[in-house]
This record gives sequence, structure tokens and C-alpha cells, in this order.
Amino acid sequence: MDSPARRNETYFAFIEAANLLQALMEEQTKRDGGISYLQFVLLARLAGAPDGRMRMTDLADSTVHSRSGLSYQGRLLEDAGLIERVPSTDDERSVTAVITETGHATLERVLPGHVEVVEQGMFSVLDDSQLDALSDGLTAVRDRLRTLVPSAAQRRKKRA
Amino acid sequence: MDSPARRNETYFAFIEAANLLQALMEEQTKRDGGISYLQFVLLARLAGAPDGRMRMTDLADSTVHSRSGLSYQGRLLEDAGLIERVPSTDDERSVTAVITETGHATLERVLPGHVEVVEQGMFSVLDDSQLDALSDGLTAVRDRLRTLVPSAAQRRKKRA
DNA sequence: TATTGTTATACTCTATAACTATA
DNA sequence: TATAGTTATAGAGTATAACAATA
Repeated sequence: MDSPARRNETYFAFIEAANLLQALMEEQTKRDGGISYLQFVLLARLAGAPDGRMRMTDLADSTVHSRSGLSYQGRLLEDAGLIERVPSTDDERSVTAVITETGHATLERVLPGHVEVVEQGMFSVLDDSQLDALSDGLTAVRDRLRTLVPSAAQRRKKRA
Repeated sequence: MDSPARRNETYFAFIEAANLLQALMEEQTKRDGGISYLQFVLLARLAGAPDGRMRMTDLADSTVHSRSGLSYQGRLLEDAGLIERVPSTDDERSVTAVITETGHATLERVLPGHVEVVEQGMFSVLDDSQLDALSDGLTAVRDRLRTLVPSAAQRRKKRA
């Protein structure tokens, strides 16, 4: 196959695979934990941070969200008892999000099924060399895209 | 790197790359044509179909949407003059969407920049062998995911 | 009876701007 | 002055169910 057609096909496969995976994830996190995929990601990030806590802004920058969008999600997660928002000790302007016991429990209820979906949906059809190749390619593309899309923090700066 | 860590890294790279690419696409289609990425995809599908026409249901099934969601998008596109919706001749229950001259013009205004974004964001960092490997891997994953996610038509059947 | 499509409705999510408070 | 966060508000998108019309 010549290169332009190959690129076109690869692009479409990428977009469709991403949409399908997203749909699977939404279904799974909703079913196993009653939370959206985004909320699962936020919980997972908090759980992975030291002491299960992170500043709201850092949490926003690590996803693609505006701060108002994160405030909204933060309120939902807090109302559900999955996180708490407490004033930061070092900078009183800041709010620190902390994952609760309930949050940990929910995460642990969702995680096994999540791993299973990724395994079944992505990796079960790839052998080791394909996995390596896919990993290399996706990492290179992601790094490139990072240089093209400003982070939430950069977007704020730019507007100011 | 051992395999579980490799998989985890690959999964995250995939999700992040997809999110970043989506953000770039939304920005580009909005800027060049005043339409959302989904609307661009719908227009492109219509333009690629024989006579630039397709049944609403088939259009819905080729994306991930419910029919009500497509009705909504169809109305937006029709209000913008980019498509027309006409009764189907062979089956009077059906509605056929047809891309208009304005729709073609909009598509042609968006397409070059779109190709450019894909080229710059994805392919400029891959050599030929990486492209082949990425294509193979993504195609395999997409095909696998297709078997796991029911189409819009299947979802309708299941509920009935 | 089943299928196609639309619409009413309600819900989720997002972004902008205005605001408060602290650095 | 700049930064952190919230909130009001408005807009875009989605899904379900009820509906009308045709197969």
C-alpha cells in the first residue's frame, strides 16, 4: 500500500479505536463504580499521588480541563464522598483534593474490571513485538502532540 | 521493561494521544469551517458516499450515535445549509441526507488544514517502518474493539 | 408487529466571565 | 498585580421514552 493511503487508514483506525475504547471505559466505570471515566481517572491520579492528595490546579493541568470544569467535577466527587477538598497549608489560596476511604474503595471496585477491559480490548490481540511497536509509535505521537496542544496552565497564561 | 508496565504505558500513551488529537481537530474544524469535528466527520462520510447521500440510520451506525443524537446533528447541519434531508424514494419511512454545494464547499475549506494537522501531529514523527507497525497494531485493536462494542443498530435491537 | 425518524425532556459536561481571597 | 478557586450562566451534546408514519 502506498504511504498516503496507509496514513489515511492508520488515522481512521486510531480515531475509531479511541472512540470504541472510550465507550467501553465509560460503560465499565459506570457499571462497576457508578462513576464516569473522567472521575475514575481523577480518582486514580489522586490515589497515585503522595498521601493521596493534589492541588486542584495540578489535577486540572494533568487532564485537559479548565478550572471551572474541575470545580464541577470536584463538587460531584465530594458530594459522592469520594474526595474531600481542604485548604492547602502552604498556600491559603489553594485547595487540596484528598481521596477518601470511600474513594479508595470505589477505585478498588473499578480497577480490576478496568484492567480487564484494557487487556481484552487492546492487548489480547497483540504479540510482544507488536506491543513494542505500538508502544513506540504511540509514545512518539503523544510526545509530538503535547508540543502542539497547550496545557490548561498555558491556555490560562495566554489569555491573560 | 517488563510487559505489564509496558502495557500500562502504552495504554496511557494511547488515551492521551487520542485526547490531544481530538482537541487539535476540534480547534481546526471550528477555525476553518465553523463546524465541530463530529460535523466534519458526518460531512466527510456523506461526501464519500455515492451521490453524496446516505440514510440517517446508516450515518448513525457509522458513528457511535443514537438516532436522536443524529437527528439533532442533522438539524444543525440542515439549518447551516450543509446538508438537506429528503424522503427516501425506496422506503418512505427513511430520510436520506444529502450534502449540499455549501456542504461541499465547507468540507473543502476544512480538509486541507485537517490533513495538515494529521500529518504534523501524527505522521511527521514516524518513519516508514514505524508507520507500518502502528497501522498494524491499531487496526488489530480496532477490529478487536469492534467485536466488543455493539453498534448503534445492535443496541437498538437489544433493547427491543 | 417491526422499523425509521423526530421531538420533548432531562441530564451531563464544558467554557467564559465575574467574583473573592490570598501571594 | 498575579494566582487559586468557585459560581452563575449559557451552550453543546447525549440518551430515553413517547410518538407518528410506513413496511
